[in-house]
Amino acid sequence: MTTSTADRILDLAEGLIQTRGYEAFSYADISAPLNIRNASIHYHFPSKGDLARAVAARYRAAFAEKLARLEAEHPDPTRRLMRYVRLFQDALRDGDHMCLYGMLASTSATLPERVLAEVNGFFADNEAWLARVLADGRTQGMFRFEGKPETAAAALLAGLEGAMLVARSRRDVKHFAAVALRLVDVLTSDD
Amino acid sequence: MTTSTADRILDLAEGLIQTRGYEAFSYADISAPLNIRNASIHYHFPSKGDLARAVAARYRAAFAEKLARLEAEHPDPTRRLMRYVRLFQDALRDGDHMCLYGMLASTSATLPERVLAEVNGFFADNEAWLARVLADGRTQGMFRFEGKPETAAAALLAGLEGAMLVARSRRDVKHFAAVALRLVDVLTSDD
DNA sequence: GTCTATAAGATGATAGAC
DNA sequence: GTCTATCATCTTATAGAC
Repeated sequence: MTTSTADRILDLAEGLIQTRGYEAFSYADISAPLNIRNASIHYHFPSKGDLARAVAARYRAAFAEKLARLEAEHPDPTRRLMRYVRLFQDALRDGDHMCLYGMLASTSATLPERVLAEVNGFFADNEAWLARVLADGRTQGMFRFEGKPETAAAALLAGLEGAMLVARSRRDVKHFAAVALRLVDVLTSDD
Repeated sequence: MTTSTADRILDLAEGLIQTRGYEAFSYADISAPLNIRNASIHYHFPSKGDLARAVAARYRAAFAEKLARLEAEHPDPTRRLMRYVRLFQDALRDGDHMCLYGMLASTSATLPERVLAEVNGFFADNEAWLARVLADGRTQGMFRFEGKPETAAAALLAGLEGAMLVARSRRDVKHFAAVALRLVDVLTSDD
C-alpha cells in the first residue's frame, strides 16, 4: 500500500497550513522534503488555492467520518461530547498545530473564495452536530443550559477554537485541556 | 495637531494586521496610501518584526488604558464585564477585523520572538484582569461559577477570541454578539 | 507524471544622495 | 527624514522536453 504523490503533497500541505498558515507556506516547503520539483505540485494542483481547497475538503470529509464513528461507538451525549473535545486536542499535537479550519479562517481575507466556503461549511457542520448532541443531552437530563442548543453549540465551538489559538501561541496543551474541561463542565448539570 | 509619519505607519500596519495578518501584508501596502517610499518605512522601523512589535506594544498599552478607564467608570463587576465584551465587539468593526492579538497568535510559528512575547503578555494581562473581575463578582453574589476564577477567565477569553475568528470568517458581527452574550450569561447567577 | 528552464513579479532590506 | 537606485531572494506559475 503505497501513498500516491498527490496524497503525500496533501499530507505535507495540511501540516504546513496547521503550523504556519496559508500565507506562510510555499511550494518549496513541499517539494523539498518530497524531493520533487515545484512543477510537479502544479501538475496535481494547478494553483495554491486548488491545493488548499483539496486539503480542506479532505480534512472535512475525514472529520465527518470521525464524527460518524464516534456516534456509532458512543450513544451517550456526555461521552460524545468528551470524545469530540479529544478530536480537537489531538489536532493540537504537541501544541504547535492549530485546527486546520481555525487557521484558514484566520486568513479569510486573502483566502480564495472556494476555500472560504469550505471553511464556513465546516463550522456550520460542527455547530449543527454539536447542537444535536446538546439537545439530546438536555432532553435526557444530562446537560443543563439556557436558550437554544444552536447558541450553546456556537459558544462551545468558539471556545474550543479560541482555546487552541491561545494554547498554541503559548505552546501549552494543558491550557487547552483546562479550558475545554471548563467549557464542557458548564453544560453538565450537577450543580 | 498633525500625526507623525511613524504614527500613520503604525495606524495602517495595525489595520492591515487585523484584516490580513502579519504574513499577508507588505511594506507596499503601507507606502502606497501614504505616498511615501518603502525605504521611509525602514527608516522608522528597520525590520518588519520591529514594525509589528511597535504595533503590538501600542495596542497593548492602549488596551490597558481602556481597561483602567472602564474600571474607573464602572465599579459593578457585571457592567465591567459587559463593557469588556464591547471592546472586543468594537474591534471587529464591520466584521472584517480580527482582534490584533488573535491575528498575531495565529501566525505564532513565523512571528519574531519578541512579537510573540508581546502577544502572550497581552493574553496573560487579559486573563488576570478578567479573573479579578470574576472573583469580585462571585464574592458580591453577582456571578456563579465553579472552580478557580483563572480558569473561568481563560475560558471566557478563549470564547471571545474564537467567536471573533468564526464571526469574521462569516462576516457576521451578530454571530459574535450572540456567542459573547451566551459566554457572559453562563456566569450570571440567575438560574 | 516528472523534469528543466524560465518567466514576471513581489518581497524585505540597504547604501548613499539630497 | 525622505528620496532613488539597487539587491538578492523568494513567490506562484507556465511551456515544453522526456
